[in-house]
Amino acid sequence: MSKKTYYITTPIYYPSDKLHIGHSYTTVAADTMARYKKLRGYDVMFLTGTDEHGQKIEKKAKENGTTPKKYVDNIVDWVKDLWKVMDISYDRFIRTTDDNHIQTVQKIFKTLYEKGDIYKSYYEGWYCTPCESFYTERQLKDGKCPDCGRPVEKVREEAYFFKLSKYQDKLIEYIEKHPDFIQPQSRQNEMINNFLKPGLEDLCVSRTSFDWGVPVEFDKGHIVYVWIDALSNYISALGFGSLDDTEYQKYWPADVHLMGKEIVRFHTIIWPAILMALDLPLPKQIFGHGWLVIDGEKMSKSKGNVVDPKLLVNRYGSDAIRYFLMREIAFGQDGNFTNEALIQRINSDLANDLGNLVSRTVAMVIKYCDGRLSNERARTEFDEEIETMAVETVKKVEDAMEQLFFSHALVEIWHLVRRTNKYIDETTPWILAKDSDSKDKLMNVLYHLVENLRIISILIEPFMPQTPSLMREQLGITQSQCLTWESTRTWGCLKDVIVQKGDIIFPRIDMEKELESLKKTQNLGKKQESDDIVGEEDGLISIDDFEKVELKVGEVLECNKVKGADKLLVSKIKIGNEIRQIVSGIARHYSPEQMIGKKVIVVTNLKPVKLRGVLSEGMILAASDTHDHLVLGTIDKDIESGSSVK
RNA sequence: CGCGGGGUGGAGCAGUCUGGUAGCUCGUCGGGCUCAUAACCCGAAGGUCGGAGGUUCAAAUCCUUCCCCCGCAACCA
Repeated sequence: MSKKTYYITTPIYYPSDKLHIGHSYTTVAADTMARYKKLRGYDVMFLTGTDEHGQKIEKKAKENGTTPKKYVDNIVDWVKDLWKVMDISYDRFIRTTDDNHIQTVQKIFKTLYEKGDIYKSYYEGWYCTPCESFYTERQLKDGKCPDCGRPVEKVREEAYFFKLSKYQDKLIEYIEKHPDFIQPQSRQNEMINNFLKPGLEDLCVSRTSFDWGVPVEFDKGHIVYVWIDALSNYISALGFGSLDDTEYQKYWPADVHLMGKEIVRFHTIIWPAILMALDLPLPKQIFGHGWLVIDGEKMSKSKGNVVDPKLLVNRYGSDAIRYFLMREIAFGQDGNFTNEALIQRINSDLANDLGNLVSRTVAMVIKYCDGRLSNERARTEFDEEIETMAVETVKKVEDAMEQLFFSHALVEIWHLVRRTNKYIDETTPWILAKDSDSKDKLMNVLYHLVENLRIISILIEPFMPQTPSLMREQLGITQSQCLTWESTRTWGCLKDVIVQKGDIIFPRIDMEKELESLKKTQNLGKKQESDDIVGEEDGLISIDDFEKVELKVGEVLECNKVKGADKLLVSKIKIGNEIRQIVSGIARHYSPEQMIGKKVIVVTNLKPVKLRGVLSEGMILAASDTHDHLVLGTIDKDIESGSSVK
């Protein structure tokens, strides 16, 4: 009998730059699931890769004075290294520059053309010459280039189109008949209401404006555009359309395509439509998870708040990062990523609860019975509860995993960890150890600890690939039949145990020091609360009240608009030998360029706040009247920055 | 009225589909223990589940309406 198969994918990432923690998030989730299914005995195919074509990469390569291929080769090496350090156990890594992928794409394109689902027409859009970029009507900002703000010109080029509109009704019908197809449910509503019901337009699937891509076989000069090129990776990676398509036959349709919510649309509309046009089965599920939000705001390069996963892995180890990502955020929803939360999780869940449980267990076995548990065991009144709980936890984890509720699974496992810690307090082994009459009870208690830890080590394996073996080494768990998922169902699998003291698995982290040093390396603002100051009374203050306000001269070094806020500017201000970031509501009166180099008066002891999500560590003084005039408060003659103002 | 997500004790979140004692982690306060990584265990305080209506024996959960925050609007997970 052949094993049941499980095919899971991440999107193929665009290697125009290094990847960030968000990419890691998707990939860790997929890896966790893949590992889980492997552990459950499935024949798993876990695919990830890179989407390497397109204008942006062509441009980036040019800027770097290299060829697109060399450029992406370089990034792809970096990406593969990232997955290595994060213990991503992908079975295949597809690159859209792979020969077999290119051939498959050409074949698919041609097939669709021959079937009449792709036809030649004209693409109309807007072109920004300095940026060398095309934009659609909707992308334009006030009719101008969204990137540089300069005027754009209308262009018309020959292009191939895919008859997306033809599949509209079939798609709606399919989605409605398969309620599990799009997960979570909320995304399904969005797709239907927002895109399918209003009507689909045919999709432009070729370009002539750049060369870096898969050429249309029968019409040189046309390059296959991203949709068909990138999406078909899910089947080209399995050899679809090649001489040997046994893997395609074996694994397709995919069990789940995993991705961030922003590309759910392409996977639930365009990709299924392409598959329908090819008469191929659709993937069983598209799961769109939420985003990692950094200190409350969306991660993006322009905000400069992208988190580098390698840095984190170097500092804390991949298991800790993987644990955090899977535990902290409810899969499917957006979740906050903060350094505090990360360290908090590491300290309380990994160090205090799990790591410490291992430590104290090992220490007791060594101290009370020379590291060896005998088989003479007498039960206690507390045993049954934790035995039952361990076995029940397995079931709960399985349920959660089936729904990709990773955080729920971990919550259940940690309930068991905590319960096991509690068991120690209930049974008080240190007291049992004092009386030789209770030796058998002691053995039994210690055995319960080791056995529960054995089960825990198996349950966490999909999430944390390294920790289980560290635990088992110390606990002396070697029997392979006690390391399978099935072995968690029967409590008491373990026979002989010889423990040995090892290194601390998860050392505690000093939160304050760590944040300080992280801040330096990551350049991330600390999370601050924004409390409103309650003002009151008759308006008169004493000299003491005035003394509370610390005013200093500062020099504006850098100044930028705050994205998404039309009144705010964010400035880097030098005050003495300190540099602070301050947000001010002066954007309608001063341009960032005007601000640079100005000496201004700054309130330096204001409680930091976040304005529009941007940290502001002070306030720039300005005068304003009731007619919407505003001028900066400044100094009469030049004086050193950092001078105090009274 | 573009679309979607969110608003639950001090913080972060689960629970909402399938109404029925408001749950988890952290923090705070008090206590216990000494095997352990100043860790672990117990107890307590703290919420009119954004506001207002409605349905129901019963609403965080269903319906109506309003307010606030965030994201998206043809490829940055």
